[in-house]
Amino acid sequence: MSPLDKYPRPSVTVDLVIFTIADDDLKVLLIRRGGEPFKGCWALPGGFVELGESLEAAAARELSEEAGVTNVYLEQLYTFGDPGRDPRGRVISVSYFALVDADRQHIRAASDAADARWHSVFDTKTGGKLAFDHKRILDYAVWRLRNKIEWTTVGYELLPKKFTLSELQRVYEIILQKPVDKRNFRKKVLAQGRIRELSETRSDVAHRPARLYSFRKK
Amino acid sequence: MSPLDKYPRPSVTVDLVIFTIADDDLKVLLIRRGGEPFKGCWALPGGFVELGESLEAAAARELSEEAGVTNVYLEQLYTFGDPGRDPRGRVISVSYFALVDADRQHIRAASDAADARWHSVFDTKTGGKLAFDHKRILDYAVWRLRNKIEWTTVGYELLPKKFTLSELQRVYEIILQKPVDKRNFRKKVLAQGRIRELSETRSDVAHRPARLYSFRKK
DNA sequence: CCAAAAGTGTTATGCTTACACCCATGC
DNA sequence: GCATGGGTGTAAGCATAACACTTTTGG
Repeated sequence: MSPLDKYPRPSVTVDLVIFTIADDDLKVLLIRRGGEPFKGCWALPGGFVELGESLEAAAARELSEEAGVTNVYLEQLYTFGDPGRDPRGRVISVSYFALVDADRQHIRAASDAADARWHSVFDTKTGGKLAFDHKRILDYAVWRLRNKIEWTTVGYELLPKKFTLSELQRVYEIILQKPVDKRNFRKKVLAQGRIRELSETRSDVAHRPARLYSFRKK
Repeated sequence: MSPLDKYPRPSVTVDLVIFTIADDDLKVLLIRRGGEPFKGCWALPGGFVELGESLEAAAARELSEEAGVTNVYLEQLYTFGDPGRDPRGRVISVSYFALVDADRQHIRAASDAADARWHSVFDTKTGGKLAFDHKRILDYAVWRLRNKIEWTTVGYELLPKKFTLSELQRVYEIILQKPVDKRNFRKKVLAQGRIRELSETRSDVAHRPARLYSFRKK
């Protein structure tokens, strides 16, 4: 008898914290639960890991099913497994966080007609009554995003292919929830050498048109 | 029928990367496997998560059973769950890393008479034939330790309660595998304000005795 | 007095911060 | 010509990095 049969097996799910920037705010995709437990509550999208499917593949599948997006930034966050976190039984959740850029966020609601909506992360009402321990997962994801944006280029993943430096700066301000100095920001970003200046500008505005840039993946 | 019953359940284990400093080297605790698969190979200590036990509690239990230590630094690392990582079936491993200080490392071998030994992390032979995907887990743990030591105080967890600044510096040099400037190091460490100068010194040495310090947890 | 590690300051360099005005466009 | 956001440089402060000699002990 294999030891695999000697031990009780928990259920394993992946839960996703899917961020995007919209309406000048950091949003997270939540789904209203149709059944018990936590019926009617908002929850992070997620689902069971299938046999023969890697954890990352399960996360990507949920991302596609629930948010209708593929090929976005996706990173494992943390694994939550306290007994009692799901009243139905032992469920271990491997959480991921994803960043959806402005180009693709409209493809959402590809979801199975469920009530899926973007919620402001900073709206205290959002966190108030999330299902399970999803508030904790969300808080951790925000913390990680805030740290990571300071020393990596994940911030670019939230923008469309072509963007202005002001738009990029705004992403930082929204996530960090504090103003950023324009000149220092531009200096730092350009010095990094990870964006290419395009010849185009964002026209049709009632002021000087801004230069467009694109991100070069490494 | 609950959805928990509709989906196949994988086995879930915790695997531990237990570091210590000994013989002027960074060591990891490995256990020689007595049974198949990977019989005779070295592997990270670990075991199945029990029902009603949190992941962290499972890790702490394994730490106690396999290394004979309690109450040491313990942090979740990453969850590995590729199908095929265990030939016996679907096994998802939540990995943790632990830091055992020099005071307590001798309590090891409390293990069930199994062949448990400290191996040099930098010895290429160590990684060569680890069981499962444990090489990958170990590599990731080393990467994390190296990063974390630069901006946190985890380094102190590897030292006895009382230590000299030279000993602390040596921990950094061993982990980073590069020399550290003595004066700058002392300046930085003292400026952090996380260690207390003791009145004692490390005597009985054939040179000027070094002042002892202790770490103040926050 | 010799060997061996402990302990100690100063200067140069680069990075981060603070800060204010002119520019290009649409209306 | 006015309102609106786009775009630009410089100086100060701060943290990091480089570097060599004196001190204290045991033998």
